[in-house]
Amino acid sequence: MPKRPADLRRAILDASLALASEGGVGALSMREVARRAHVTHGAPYHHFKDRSAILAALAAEGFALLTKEMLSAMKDEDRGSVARFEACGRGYFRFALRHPAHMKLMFRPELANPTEHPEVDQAACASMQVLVDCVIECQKAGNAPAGDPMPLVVTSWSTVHGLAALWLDGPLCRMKGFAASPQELARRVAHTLGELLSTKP
Amino acid sequence: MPKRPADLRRAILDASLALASEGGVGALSMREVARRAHVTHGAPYHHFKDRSAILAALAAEGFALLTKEMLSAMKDEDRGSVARFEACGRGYFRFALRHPAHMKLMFRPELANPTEHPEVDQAACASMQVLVDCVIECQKAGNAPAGDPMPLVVTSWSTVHGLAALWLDGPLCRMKGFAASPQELARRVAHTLGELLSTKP
DNA sequence: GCCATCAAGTAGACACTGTCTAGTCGAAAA
DNA sequence: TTTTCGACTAGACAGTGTCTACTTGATGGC
Repeated sequence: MPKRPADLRRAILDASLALASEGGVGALSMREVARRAHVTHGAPYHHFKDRSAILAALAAEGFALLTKEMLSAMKDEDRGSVARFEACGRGYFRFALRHPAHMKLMFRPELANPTEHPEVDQAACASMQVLVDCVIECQKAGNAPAGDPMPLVVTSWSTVHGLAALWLDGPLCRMKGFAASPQELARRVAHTLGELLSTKP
Repeated sequence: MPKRPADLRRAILDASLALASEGGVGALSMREVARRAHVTHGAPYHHFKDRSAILAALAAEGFALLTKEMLSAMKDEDRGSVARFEACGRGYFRFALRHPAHMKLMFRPELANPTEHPEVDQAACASMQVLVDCVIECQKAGNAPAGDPMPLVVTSWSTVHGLAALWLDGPLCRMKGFAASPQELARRVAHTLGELLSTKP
Protein backbone atom coordinates (compact mmCIF):
# COMPACT_ATOMS: atom_id res chain seq x y z
CA MET A 1 0.00 0.00 0.00
CA PRO A 2 1.52 3.33 -1.09
CA LYS A 3 2.35 5.64 1.75
CA ARG A 4 0.65 8.96 2.45
CA PRO A 5 1.83 11.95 0.44
CA ALA A 6 3.96 14.59 2.13
CA ASP A 7 1.85 17.52 0.89
CA LEU A 8 -1.68 16.21 1.08
CA ARG A 9 -3.27 19.51 0.12
CA ARG A 10 -1.40 19.53 -3.18
CA ALA A 11 -2.07 15.83 -3.70
CA ILE A 12 -5.80 16.44 -3.22
CA LEU A 13 -5.79 19.26 -5.76
CA ASP A 14 -3.86 17.14 -8.25
CA ALA A 15 -6.15 14.15 -7.81
CA SER A 16 -9.21 16.40 -8.13
CA LEU A 17 -7.90 17.93 -11.33
CA ALA A 18 -7.15 14.51 -12.77
CA LEU A 19 -10.67 13.30 -11.96
CA ALA A 20 -12.24 16.42 -13.46
CA SER A 21 -10.15 15.96 -16.60
CA GLU A 22 -11.14 12.33 -16.96
CA GLY A 23 -14.87 12.46 -16.33
CA GLY A 24 -15.90 16.05 -15.74
CA VAL A 25 -16.76 17.74 -12.47
CA GLY A 26 -19.40 15.10 -11.78
CA ALA A 27 -16.71 12.43 -11.49
CA LEU A 28 -14.89 14.45 -8.85
CA SER A 29 -15.97 12.86 -5.57
CA MET A 30 -14.39 13.48 -2.19
CA ARG A 31 -14.01 9.77 -1.57
CA GLU A 32 -12.37 9.01 -4.92
CA VAL A 33 -10.04 11.96 -4.40
CA ALA A 34 -9.09 10.59 -0.99
CA ARG A 35 -8.60 7.14 -2.48
CA ARG A 36 -6.22 8.49 -5.14
CA ALA A 37 -4.29 10.38 -2.50
CA HIS A 38 -3.98 7.09 -0.53
CA VAL A 39 -5.74 8.51 2.46
CA THR A 40 -9.07 7.82 4.22
CA HIS A 41 -12.20 9.62 3.16
CA GLY A 42 -12.19 12.06 6.07
CA ALA A 43 -8.65 13.35 5.60
CA PRO A 44 -9.39 15.94 2.89
CA TYR A 45 -11.66 17.77 5.34
CA HIS A 46 -8.59 18.87 7.28
CA HIS A 47 -7.48 20.88 4.24
CA PHE A 48 -10.77 21.91 2.61
CA LYS A 49 -14.03 22.87 4.29
CA ASP A 50 -16.06 20.90 1.77
CA ARG A 51 -16.18 19.75 -1.85
CA SER A 52 -16.88 23.24 -3.20
CA ALA A 53 -13.78 24.55 -1.43
CA ILE A 54 -11.66 22.21 -3.59
CA LEU A 55 -13.40 23.44 -6.72
CA ALA A 56 -12.91 27.05 -5.65
CA ALA A 57 -9.22 26.48 -5.00
CA LEU A 58 -8.83 24.93 -8.47
CA ALA A 59 -10.76 27.79 -10.09
CA ALA A 60 -8.59 30.42 -8.40
CA GLU A 61 -5.49 28.45 -9.40
CA GLY A 62 -6.82 28.42 -12.96
CA PHE A 63 -7.19 32.18 -13.10
CA ALA A 64 -3.66 32.58 -11.76
CA LEU A 65 -2.37 30.25 -14.50
CA LEU A 66 -4.38 32.20 -17.09
CA THR A 67 -2.84 35.47 -15.94
CA LYS A 68 0.63 33.94 -16.20
CA GLU A 69 -0.05 32.50 -19.66
CA MET A 70 -1.26 35.85 -21.02
CA LEU A 71 1.63 37.78 -19.48
CA SER A 72 4.11 35.24 -20.81
CA ALA A 73 2.64 35.47 -24.31
CA MET A 74 2.90 39.26 -24.25
CA LYS A 75 6.41 39.34 -22.79
CA ASP A 76 8.02 38.05 -25.97
CA GLU A 77 6.08 40.41 -28.21
CA ASP A 78 7.72 43.73 -29.03
CA ARG A 79 6.08 44.68 -32.32
CA GLY A 80 3.81 47.29 -30.78
CA SER A 81 0.63 47.52 -28.75
CA VAL A 82 -1.69 45.80 -31.22
CA ALA A 83 0.66 42.83 -31.54
CA ARG A 84 0.76 42.56 -27.75
CA PHE A 85 -3.03 42.70 -27.66
CA GLU A 86 -3.20 39.84 -30.15
CA ALA A 87 -0.60 37.88 -28.18
CA CYS A 88 -2.76 38.31 -25.10
CA GLY A 89 -5.70 36.72 -26.92
CA ARG A 90 -3.51 33.87 -28.16
CA GLY A 91 -2.36 33.34 -24.57
CA TYR A 92 -5.98 33.11 -23.43
CA PHE A 93 -6.85 30.56 -26.09
CA ARG A 94 -3.68 28.56 -25.49
CA PHE A 95 -4.46 28.43 -21.78
CA ALA A 96 -7.94 27.06 -22.53
CA LEU A 97 -6.46 24.33 -24.73
CA ARG A 98 -3.76 23.40 -22.24
CA HIS A 99 -5.92 23.44 -19.14
CA PRO A 100 -9.45 22.47 -20.19
CA ALA A 101 -10.34 21.10 -16.75
CA HIS A 102 -9.30 24.30 -15.02
CA MET A 103 -11.12 26.32 -17.67
CA LYS A 104 -14.40 24.51 -17.10
CA LEU A 105 -14.18 24.98 -13.34
CA MET A 106 -13.39 28.69 -13.61
CA PHE A 107 -16.68 29.59 -15.23
CA ARG A 108 -19.18 27.63 -13.12
CA PRO A 109 -20.35 29.98 -10.36
CA GLU A 110 -22.82 27.35 -9.14
CA LEU A 111 -19.94 25.04 -8.23
CA ALA A 112 -18.08 27.49 -6.01
CA ASN A 113 -20.36 30.19 -4.66
CA PRO A 114 -18.59 33.50 -5.43
CA THR A 115 -19.75 35.11 -2.18
CA GLU A 116 -18.39 32.17 -0.17
CA HIS A 117 -15.14 32.00 -2.13
CA PRO A 118 -14.16 35.60 -2.93
CA GLU A 119 -10.63 34.50 -3.83
CA VAL A 120 -11.96 33.21 -7.14
CA ASP A 121 -13.40 36.57 -8.12
CA GLN A 122 -10.21 38.28 -7.02
CA ALA A 123 -8.11 36.02 -9.21
CA ALA A 124 -10.57 36.58 -12.08
CA CYS A 125 -10.25 40.35 -11.71
CA ALA A 126 -6.47 40.05 -11.80
CA SER A 127 -6.76 38.15 -15.09
CA MET A 128 -9.08 40.74 -16.55
CA GLN A 129 -6.74 43.51 -15.49
CA VAL A 130 -4.12 42.12 -17.87
CA LEU A 131 -6.54 42.61 -20.74
CA VAL A 132 -7.59 46.05 -19.49
CA ASP A 133 -3.97 47.22 -19.33
CA CYS A 134 -3.43 45.83 -22.80
CA VAL A 135 -6.35 47.79 -24.24
CA ILE A 136 -5.28 50.99 -22.46
CA GLU A 137 -1.82 50.57 -24.00
CA CYS A 138 -3.43 50.33 -27.44
CA GLN A 139 -5.46 53.46 -26.73
CA LYS A 140 -2.39 55.40 -25.61
CA ALA A 141 -0.61 54.37 -28.79
CA GLY A 142 -3.56 55.62 -30.84
CA ASN A 143 -4.43 52.13 -32.04
CA ALA A 144 -7.89 51.95 -30.42
CA PRO A 145 -10.80 54.35 -29.93
CA ALA A 146 -10.15 56.58 -26.92
CA GLY A 147 -12.41 56.73 -23.88
CA ASP A 148 -13.62 53.99 -21.57
CA PRO A 149 -11.59 50.84 -22.33
CA MET A 150 -14.26 48.50 -20.96
CA PRO A 151 -16.38 48.11 -24.11
CA LEU A 152 -13.31 46.99 -26.03
CA VAL A 153 -12.23 44.74 -23.19
CA VAL A 154 -15.60 43.02 -22.99
CA THR A 155 -15.91 42.67 -26.76
CA SER A 156 -12.52 41.08 -27.25
CA TRP A 157 -12.87 38.96 -24.13
CA SER A 158 -16.22 37.69 -25.40
CA THR A 159 -14.82 36.66 -28.76
CA VAL A 160 -11.84 34.73 -27.45
CA HIS A 161 -13.77 33.25 -24.55
CA GLY A 162 -16.63 32.24 -26.83
CA LEU A 163 -14.25 30.56 -29.25
CA ALA A 164 -12.62 28.62 -26.42
CA ALA A 165 -15.98 27.69 -24.87
CA LEU A 166 -17.42 26.51 -28.18
CA TRP A 167 -14.32 24.47 -28.84
CA LEU A 168 -14.19 22.88 -25.37
CA ASP A 169 -17.89 22.48 -24.63
CA GLY A 170 -19.72 23.23 -27.84
CA PRO A 171 -20.44 21.25 -30.95
CA LEU A 172 -17.57 23.00 -32.72
CA CYS A 173 -14.90 20.40 -32.01
CA ARG A 174 -17.18 17.67 -33.33
CA MET A 175 -17.60 19.37 -36.70
CA LYS A 176 -14.91 17.76 -38.72
CA GLY A 177 -13.98 19.44 -41.93
CA PHE A 178 -14.05 23.04 -40.88
CA ALA A 179 -10.89 23.26 -38.85
CA ALA A 180 -8.41 20.45 -38.48
CA SER A 181 -6.92 21.83 -35.28
CA PRO A 182 -7.92 24.44 -32.72
CA GLN A 183 -4.85 26.44 -33.65
CA GLU A 184 -6.05 26.61 -37.23
CA LEU A 185 -9.52 27.53 -35.98
CA ALA A 186 -8.14 30.44 -33.96
CA ARG A 187 -6.03 31.56 -36.89
CA ARG A 188 -9.05 31.58 -39.20
CA VAL A 189 -11.18 33.50 -36.72
CA ALA A 190 -8.43 36.05 -36.16
CA HIS A 191 -7.99 36.37 -39.93
CA THR A 192 -11.74 36.82 -40.40
CA LEU A 193 -11.83 39.60 -37.84
CA GLY A 194 -8.86 41.25 -39.50
CA GLU A 195 -10.49 40.96 -42.91
CA LEU A 196 -13.69 42.51 -41.60
CA LEU A 197 -11.73 45.31 -40.03
CA SER A 198 -9.79 46.07 -43.20
CA THR A 199 -12.45 45.67 -45.91
CA LYS A 200 -15.08 47.93 -44.36
CA PRO A 201 -15.25 51.55 -45.53
CA MET B 1 -51.53 14.51 -1.34
CA PRO B 2 -51.55 15.91 -4.90
CA LYS B 3 -52.43 13.42 -7.56
CA ARG B 4 -50.08 12.15 -10.24
CA PRO B 5 -49.65 14.34 -13.29
CA ALA B 6 -51.30 13.30 -16.55
CA ASP B 7 -48.15 13.79 -18.66
CA LEU B 8 -45.39 12.57 -16.38
CA ARG B 9 -42.68 12.94 -18.99
CA ARG B 10 -43.39 16.65 -19.33
CA ALA B 11 -43.76 17.04 -15.57
CA ILE B 12 -40.33 15.45 -15.08
CA LEU B 13 -38.74 17.81 -17.59
CA ASP B 14 -40.40 20.82 -15.97
CA ALA B 15 -39.35 19.78 -12.47
CA SER B 16 -35.80 19.11 -13.71
CA LEU B 17 -35.60 22.52 -15.32
CA ALA B 18 -36.90 24.20 -12.16
CA LEU B 19 -34.29 22.40 -10.05
CA ALA B 20 -31.50 23.29 -12.46
CA SER B 21 -32.61 26.92 -12.42
CA GLU B 22 -32.69 27.06 -8.64
CA GLY B 23 -29.44 25.35 -7.71
CA GLY B 24 -27.60 24.39 -10.87
CA VAL B 25 -27.28 20.97 -12.45
CA GLY B 26 -25.89 19.58 -9.22
CA ALA B 27 -29.21 20.18 -7.49
CA LEU B 28 -31.02 18.14 -10.14
CA SER B 29 -31.49 14.73 -8.53
CA MET B 30 -33.73 11.97 -9.82
CA ARG B 31 -35.37 11.57 -6.44
CA GLU B 32 -36.09 15.26 -5.95
CA VAL B 33 -37.47 15.41 -9.50
CA ALA B 34 -39.75 12.47 -8.70
CA ARG B 35 -40.79 14.13 -5.44
CA ARG B 36 -41.76 17.34 -7.24
CA ALA B 37 -43.73 15.38 -9.79
CA HIS B 38 -45.57 13.64 -6.90
CA VAL B 39 -44.41 10.23 -7.96
CA THR B 40 -42.11 7.58 -6.46
CA HIS B 41 -38.41 7.62 -7.17
CA GLY B 42 -38.55 4.80 -9.72
CA ALA B 43 -41.22 6.28 -11.94
CA PRO B 44 -38.97 8.57 -14.00
CA TYR B 45 -37.08 5.50 -15.26
CA HIS B 46 -40.11 4.55 -17.34
CA HIS B 47 -39.64 7.74 -19.37
CA PHE B 48 -35.88 8.27 -19.27
CA LYS B 49 -33.12 5.70 -19.35
CA ASP B 50 -31.14 7.52 -16.67
CA ARG B 51 -30.32 10.95 -15.30
CA SER B 52 -28.24 11.96 -18.32
CA ALA B 53 -31.19 11.18 -20.60
CA ILE B 54 -33.16 13.91 -18.85
CA LEU B 55 -30.30 16.35 -19.28
CA ALA B 56 -29.98 15.40 -22.95
CA ALA B 57 -33.70 15.92 -23.53
CA LEU B 58 -33.50 19.36 -21.93
CA ALA B 59 -30.40 20.26 -23.97
CA ALA B 60 -32.09 19.25 -27.23
CA GLU B 61 -35.19 21.18 -26.20
CA GLY B 62 -32.94 24.18 -25.51
CA PHE B 63 -31.44 24.09 -29.00
CA ALA B 64 -34.93 23.89 -30.49
CA LEU B 65 -35.98 26.94 -28.48
CA LEU B 66 -32.82 28.75 -29.58
CA THR B 67 -33.57 28.03 -33.22
CA LYS B 68 -37.10 29.37 -32.74
CA GLU B 69 -35.91 32.50 -30.95
CA MET B 70 -33.41 33.34 -33.70
CA LEU B 71 -35.90 32.70 -36.50
CA SER B 72 -38.52 34.76 -34.72
CA ALA B 73 -36.09 37.66 -34.24
CA MET B 74 -35.21 37.56 -37.96
CA LYS B 75 -38.78 37.23 -39.17
CA ASP B 76 -39.72 40.79 -38.22
CA GLU B 77 -36.59 42.28 -39.74
CA ASP B 78 -36.84 43.47 -43.33
CA ARG B 79 -34.10 46.09 -43.53
CA GLY B 80 -31.70 43.89 -45.41
CA SER B 81 -29.36 41.00 -44.84
CA VAL B 82 -27.04 42.70 -42.36
CA ALA B 83 -29.98 43.80 -40.21
CA ARG B 84 -31.25 40.21 -40.24
CA PHE B 85 -27.79 38.98 -39.26
CA GLU B 86 -27.78 41.37 -36.31
CA ALA B 87 -31.31 40.34 -35.35
CA CYS B 88 -30.11 36.74 -35.32
CA GLY B 89 -27.39 37.64 -32.82
CA ARG B 90 -29.87 39.55 -30.65
CA GLY B 91 -32.12 36.48 -30.71
CA TYR B 92 -29.24 34.31 -29.52
CA PHE B 93 -28.44 36.64 -26.66
CA ARG B 94 -32.09 37.07 -25.73
CA PHE B 95 -32.50 33.30 -25.63
CA ALA B 96 -29.54 33.00 -23.25
CA LEU B 97 -31.04 35.61 -20.92
CA ARG B 98 -34.51 34.08 -20.99
CA HIS B 99 -33.45 30.46 -20.61
CA PRO B 100 -30.23 30.42 -18.58
CA ALA B 101 -30.84 26.90 -17.24
CA HIS B 102 -31.34 25.50 -20.74
CA MET B 103 -28.31 27.44 -21.95
CA LYS B 104 -26.04 25.94 -19.29
CA LEU B 105 -27.19 22.41 -20.07
CA MET B 106 -26.72 22.82 -23.82
CA PHE B 107 -22.99 23.36 -23.59
CA ARG B 108 -21.94 20.65 -21.15
CA PRO B 109 -20.96 17.61 -23.23
CA GLU B 110 -19.87 15.75 -20.08
CA LEU B 111 -23.45 15.80 -18.79
CA ALA B 112 -25.05 14.21 -21.82
CA ASN B 113 -22.56 12.17 -23.82
CA PRO B 114 -22.94 13.34 -27.46
CA THR B 115 -22.37 9.86 -28.86
CA GLU B 116 -25.06 8.42 -26.60
CA HIS B 117 -27.50 11.25 -27.27
CA PRO B 118 -27.07 12.25 -30.93
CA GLU B 119 -30.36 14.18 -30.85
CA VAL B 120 -28.54 16.97 -28.98
CA ASP B 121 -25.94 17.38 -31.70
CA GLN B 122 -28.64 17.27 -34.36
CA ALA B 123 -30.58 20.05 -32.66
CA ALA B 124 -27.35 22.02 -32.27
CA CYS B 125 -26.61 21.66 -35.97
CA ALA B 126 -30.11 22.91 -36.80
CA SER B 127 -29.46 26.00 -34.68
CA MET B 128 -26.15 26.63 -36.37
CA GLN B 129 -27.75 26.24 -39.77
CA VAL B 130 -29.85 29.34 -39.04
CA LEU B 131 -26.67 31.35 -38.61
CA VAL B 132 -25.04 29.74 -41.66
CA ASP B 133 -28.01 30.66 -43.86
CA CYS B 134 -27.90 34.15 -42.46
CA VAL B 135 -24.24 34.62 -43.36
CA ILE B 136 -24.78 33.16 -46.84
CA GLU B 137 -27.60 35.65 -47.36
CA CYS B 138 -25.19 38.47 -46.43
CA GLN B 139 -22.62 37.11 -48.87
CA LYS B 140 -25.15 36.91 -51.70
CA ALA B 141 -26.15 40.51 -51.03
CA GLY B 142 -22.49 41.52 -51.19
CA ASN B 143 -22.38 42.50 -47.53
CA ALA B 144 -19.78 39.95 -46.47
CA PRO B 145 -16.56 38.54 -47.93
CA ALA B 146 -17.37 35.81 -50.44
CA GLY B 147 -16.18 32.22 -50.14
CA ASP B 148 -16.57 29.74 -47.31
CA PRO B 149 -19.13 31.15 -44.87
CA MET B 150 -17.83 29.11 -41.92
CA PRO B 151 -15.09 31.48 -40.73
CA LEU B 152 -17.66 34.26 -40.44
CA VAL B 153 -20.14 31.93 -38.80
CA VAL B 154 -17.67 30.78 -36.17
CA THR B 155 -16.39 34.28 -35.51
CA SER B 156 -19.80 35.81 -34.93
CA TRP B 157 -21.02 32.78 -33.03
CA SER B 158 -17.99 33.01 -30.74
CA THR B 159 -18.60 36.65 -29.95
CA VAL B 160 -22.26 36.35 -29.08
CA HIS B 161 -21.79 33.04 -27.29
CA GLY B 162 -18.84 34.38 -25.32
CA LEU B 163 -20.81 37.43 -24.27
CA ALA B 164 -23.69 35.27 -23.09
CA ALA B 165 -21.37 32.81 -21.32
CA LEU B 166 -19.45 35.55 -19.55
CA TRP B 167 -22.68 37.16 -18.46
CA LEU B 168 -24.29 33.95 -17.22
CA ASP B 169 -21.28 32.14 -15.79
CA GLY B 170 -18.44 34.61 -15.74
CA PRO B 171 -17.48 37.39 -13.45
CA LEU B 172 -19.05 39.91 -15.83
CA CYS B 173 -22.46 40.10 -14.19
CA ARG B 174 -20.82 40.74 -10.82
CA MET B 175 -18.94 43.78 -12.08
CA LYS B 176 -21.29 46.56 -11.22
CA GLY B 177 -20.69 49.88 -12.84
CA PHE B 178 -19.83 48.77 -16.33
CA ALA B 179 -23.23 47.79 -17.63
CA ALA B 180 -26.43 48.23 -15.71
CA SER B 181 -28.30 45.57 -17.68
CA PRO B 182 -27.34 42.77 -20.05
CA GLN B 183 -29.27 44.55 -22.79
CA GLU B 184 -27.06 47.61 -22.37
CA LEU B 185 -24.02 45.33 -22.30
CA ALA B 186 -24.98 43.76 -25.62
CA ARG B 187 -25.71 47.17 -27.12
CA ARG B 188 -22.28 48.46 -26.09
CA VAL B 189 -20.50 45.39 -27.46
CA ALA B 190 -22.39 45.63 -30.75
CA HIS B 191 -21.58 49.33 -30.92
CA THR B 192 -17.91 48.65 -30.22
CA LEU B 193 -17.75 46.09 -33.01
CA GLY B 194 -19.48 48.51 -35.35
CA GLU B 195 -17.08 51.28 -34.39
CA LEU B 196 -14.09 49.03 -35.02
CA LEU B 197 -15.51 48.03 -38.38
CA SER B 198 -16.16 51.60 -39.47
CA THR B 199 -13.08 53.41 -38.14
CA LYS B 200 -10.47 51.13 -39.63
CA PRO B 201 -8.89 52.11 -42.94
C1' DG C 1 13.34 13.29 30.18
C1' DC C 2 8.45 14.20 30.66
C1' DC C 3 4.16 15.87 29.73
C1' DA C 4 0.60 18.89 27.52
C1' DT C 5 -0.90 20.50 23.20
C1' DC C 6 -2.48 20.30 18.77
C1' DA C 7 -2.73 19.54 13.82
C1' DA C 8 -3.47 15.60 10.83
C1' DG C 9 -5.34 11.27 9.87
C1' DT C 10 -8.60 7.11 11.02
C1' DA C 11 -13.04 4.79 11.53
C1' DG C 12 -17.74 4.71 11.96
C1' DA C 13 -22.12 6.68 11.47
C1' DC C 14 -25.94 9.26 9.12
C1' DA C 15 -28.97 10.74 5.55
C1' DC C 16 -29.01 11.00 0.88
C1' DT C 17 -28.17 9.60 -4.03
C1' DG C 18 -28.65 6.70 -8.83
C1' DT C 19 -30.08 2.55 -10.37
C1' DC C 20 -31.75 -2.27 -10.30
C1' DT C 21 -35.36 -5.56 -9.24
C1' DA C 22 -39.74 -7.80 -8.30
C1' DG C 23 -44.33 -6.89 -7.51
C1' DT C 24 -48.99 -4.27 -8.22
C1' DC C 25 -52.65 -2.16 -10.70
C1' DG C 26 -55.73 -0.62 -14.24
C1' DA C 27 -56.97 -0.35 -18.86
C1' DA C 28 -57.00 -2.18 -23.39
C1' DA C 29 -57.08 -6.32 -26.38
C1' DA C 30 -58.33 -11.02 -27.34
C1' DT D 1 -63.70 -13.02 -18.96
C1' DT D 2 -59.12 -13.65 -19.30
C1' DT D 3 -54.65 -12.09 -20.89
C1' DT D 4 -51.36 -8.81 -21.72
C1' DC D 5 -48.76 -4.87 -20.94
C1' DG D 6 -47.27 -0.29 -19.85
C1' DA D 7 -46.97 2.67 -15.81
C1' DC D 8 -46.09 2.95 -11.26
C1' DT D 9 -44.71 1.34 -6.35
C1' DA D 10 -41.63 -0.44 -2.89
C1' DG D 11 -37.59 -2.33 -1.40
C1' DA D 12 -32.84 -3.17 -1.92
C1' DC D 13 -27.88 -2.11 -3.00
C1' DA D 14 -23.59 0.31 -3.38
C1' DG D 15 -21.79 4.74 -3.43
C1' DT D 16 -21.77 9.67 -1.86
C1' DG D 17 -20.86 14.21 1.33
C1' DT D 18 -20.32 15.39 5.76
C1' DC D 19 -20.33 14.97 10.83
C1' DT D 20 -18.36 12.97 14.93
C1' DA D 21 -15.29 10.76 18.30
C1' DC D 22 -11.00 8.67 18.51
C1' DT D 23 -5.84 7.90 17.65
C1' DT D 24 -1.24 9.33 16.56
C1' DG D 25 2.94 11.64 16.04
C1' DA D 26 5.52 15.75 16.33
C1' DT D 27 6.51 20.05 18.97
C1' DG D 28 7.15 23.01 22.64
C1' DG D 29 7.96 24.37 27.70
C1' DC D 30 9.35 22.79 32.18
